[in-house]
Amino acid sequence: MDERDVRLLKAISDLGTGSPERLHEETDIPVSTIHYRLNNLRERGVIENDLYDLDLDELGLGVTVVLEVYTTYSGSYRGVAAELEEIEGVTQVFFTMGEYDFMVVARLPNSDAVERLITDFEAVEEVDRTNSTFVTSRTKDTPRPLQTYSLDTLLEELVDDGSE
Amino acid sequence: MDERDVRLLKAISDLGTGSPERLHEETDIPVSTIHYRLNNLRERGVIENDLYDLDLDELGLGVTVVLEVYTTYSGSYRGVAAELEEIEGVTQVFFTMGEYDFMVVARLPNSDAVERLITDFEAVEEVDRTNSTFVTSRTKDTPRPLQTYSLDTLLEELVDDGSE
DNA sequence: TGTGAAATTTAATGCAA
DNA sequence: TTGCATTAAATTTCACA
Repeated sequence: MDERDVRLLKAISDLGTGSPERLHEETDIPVSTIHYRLNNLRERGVIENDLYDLDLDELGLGVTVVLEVYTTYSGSYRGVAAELEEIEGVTQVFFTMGEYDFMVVARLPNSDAVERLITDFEAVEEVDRTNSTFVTSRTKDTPRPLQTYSLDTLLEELVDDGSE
Repeated sequence: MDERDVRLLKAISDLGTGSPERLHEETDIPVSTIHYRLNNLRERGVIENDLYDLDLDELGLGVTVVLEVYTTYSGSYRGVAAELEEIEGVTQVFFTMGEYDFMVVARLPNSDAVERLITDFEAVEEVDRTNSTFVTSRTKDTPRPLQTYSLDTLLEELVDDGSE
């Protein structure tokens, strides 16, 4: 994984496209080389499919941490949420009405980064306390929810017939 | 959202490709119609970008539940994990060494489905107890971890120089 | 390894029915 | 919605740096 690979993958994420032409505009890497690089990344297993899903372990973001965040905010939770979202590595911020206020998932390069992450969280004014859990193994971690359903269930649940 | 839309989106998830030709083979929907449908889905905001990321609310899987799962298993946790992964709606299963054994995220069509989900969990032999938290708002929920990092941080963390 | 140019295959669009 | 013709993009190949 060198600088060009990283720039390329970052561009795909930011632009939300795999178009070689667009990626060229963004990164200045020649179209021909973009093909060459993406093929290598695919062979190495960093890119998983045509949809550019990434293998976090191969990529170098294989460390996952789950945090329960306890806060004190006045008015709306949106402001706190916005601050939590900005912290590097945070991929999911769920506001709940349960025991804690937010459930956060972060993707990190290594264990050292966990410390930095906690510090970033504690630095947010409204955050009272965080309870972090280190993920030993991401047994399942798919960005494609439809995969987890059978076609029959999906047809039943998602198709709008007159019943609702 | 009719049956064809659902079949199409399901095929994209299962095949891991957006290739009209491949989708046609899988669904028997004419290539021309696949274009037509995908454009509509994009306009309606169900599909978010060229990478076919989905808007869960538009799609009809906007209900998210987080479960802490307490288990008693003999030997490896892999067996239990495999069972949890099979439950419909489950997108993430994290094994931890924390207070609970597994942290699970599920995507559901509506509140009714939550009840079914809990039942499915309790039905797993090794599961002692589950603590489920209903997500009020998915403030952030991205399948693209690189977006959350600045390019500088990524270059620092992901590029293999001689330092490790 | 990386890149450009040409050749080939695929995908996207426009339009008629 | 679909087929067909047209246009545009993406992919592969290959020579050469």
